[in-house]
Parts: sequence; structure tokens; C-alpha cells
Amino acid sequence: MVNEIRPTDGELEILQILWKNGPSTVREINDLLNSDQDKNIGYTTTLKIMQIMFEKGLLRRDDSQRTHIYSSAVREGKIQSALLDRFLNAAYKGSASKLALQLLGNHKTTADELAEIKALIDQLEKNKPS
Amino acid sequence: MVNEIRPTDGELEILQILWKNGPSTVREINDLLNSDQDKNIGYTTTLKIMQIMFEKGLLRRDDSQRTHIYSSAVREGKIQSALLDRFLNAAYKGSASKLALQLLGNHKTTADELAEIKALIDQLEKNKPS
DNA sequence: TATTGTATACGAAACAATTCGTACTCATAT
DNA sequence: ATATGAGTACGAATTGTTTCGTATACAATA
Repeated sequence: MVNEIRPTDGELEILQILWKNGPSTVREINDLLNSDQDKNIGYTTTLKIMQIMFEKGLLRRDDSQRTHIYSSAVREGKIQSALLDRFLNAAYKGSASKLALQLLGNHKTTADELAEIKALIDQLEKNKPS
Repeated sequence: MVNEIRPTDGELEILQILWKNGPSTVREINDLLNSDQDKNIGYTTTLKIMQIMFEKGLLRRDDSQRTHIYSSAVREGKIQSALLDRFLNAAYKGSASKLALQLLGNHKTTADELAEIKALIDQLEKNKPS
């Protein structure tokens, strides 16, 4: 069931905003989407996408007032997990370590983040003595 | 320019095969695609996709013989990097460490792989004394 | 009450990915 | 030579996303 959750890039952008800001109106979302320069998405475009997301079950909607309030119907971590799984299989044929190596190699990660990751690895190793 | 490389999932499957097996005919690719149970993609479907990939510059083609030989025109690591970048931004708003933590937490990684990743982190830390 | 501005609803167009039917080419085996 | 089989080319249908024009509802205000 989780497997079927497949937000598009555009939908994901909207979800990101809702995850960060909480329940919002279409106008608020649309304004934020357009706050990136060079982007200019029409209000009705955003509305339509959000209506479709609502039909898909990605969003909840409070329509008790004239101005509807939308919120995410899916948890951030859950969606990320599902997407990560798909991506891992599609691009790395499931090799998590290959992905991890490329990720750490290509991107600037702060010392704190590295330490955090290392701590997690230590813990994983403790629970799984080779 | 790398940013524009955007293979779809279907295209990526074909690229994976070409990366692994080297130059191949449409028939070979199509047979491999269909070797997964429950999948049954028509020959002309695969052909069409590969022709489009050729037009996009994703594939090279040797048409000196009647049976054309296709090969990848893009390097595996380069595509993976580009896709990873996109994915990281789309799903994790650019937080590599968040992705890494979820990756290592959710997926079974062998002890060897964990050690490999830890070694890389150690090296990164050496080059970047906080 | 009539106007204006902001909302939602609806439907259609544009675009891209996927799928496949059909036509055509050509080598080879009859 | 001709029939068969395997190949490519082409075009169209299908599906899904994104886009927006237009219609309509409604609240506030002039």
C-alpha cells in the first residue's frame, strides 16, 4: 500500500511546504511556490494540483469555511522512505552502500552530521556483530 | 548540462542493463526486461523507447549492420550523481545527512559495507578537521 | 442592491511517457 | 524467385501531469 504512494515532483513541493508550515490555504502555498524567482505558477494550477492530491488521498481538506484549509495526509518520513526505496532500486539497483558512498563523497556534510552518521553505524554494528 | 539529463524509470532500467552488459541489441534488452516475471513488454515498445533515448542523446547506436547495436552514451556514476542530487533536493530538501540516516536505518547493510562507509567518513573527517 | 475581489469547480489543452499495431526492409532458406 | 522471419520506422491511442481559461459562489463594501 505504501508502495503506491507516488507523489510527483510538483506534488512533493507542495507536501514539503505543508510539512514545514502546517495546514495552509491554496493561496499561501501558491505564494510560497512562486517565491522562488523565475517561477510563476498560476493560482488555479496550484489549486488543481491540490484538488487532485486531495482525491488521491495525499492531502486532507477542511472545507467548513469558504476558504479551504489543506494539510498533508501523509507523514514526511513515510513518504521519504517509500521514495528512497524506489530511488535506491531504480538508480542503484538496491545497493544502499553504493548510494551512501556517493552521497557522502559528493555532498558537503558537516562534521556534526558525519559524527551523527558514524554513531548510527557504530550502533548498527553493535547489534549485528559480523 | 548534466542537470538536464532526466532518464525516466523505464529508461533507467534500460541503462542499467547496458551499463552491466555493454552494447546490446533491442532484442537482448527486451528479453532481459521481460525476464522479470509478471512483466511483458512488447518488442516494439522497447524499440521505441530506445529510439527516443537515442534522440535524447542517452544512447549511442551502431547502425552499420541491419541489426542495430545500442550502447549507453552516459556514464553510470554521472547519471547517478545527477539523479541523486535531484532526489536529495526533491525529497529531503538537500539534507544529505537526513537521507543517509534514513538509508542506513531502513536498509539492511552488510558489516563490510558499514565498515566501508565508516572508512570513508574517517577520511572525510581527516580532510576536514572541524 | 450592485460592484468588486477572492474563492472554488470544471473542463480542455499541451506535453511527455508508454504502449503497440502496422508497414516496410532485407537476409536467408526453400 | 519467393516465402518466412527478424529487424526498424512510423504513427496513433492511452494515461498522467501540468497548465490555465472560464464559470460560478459568495462576502464585503460602496
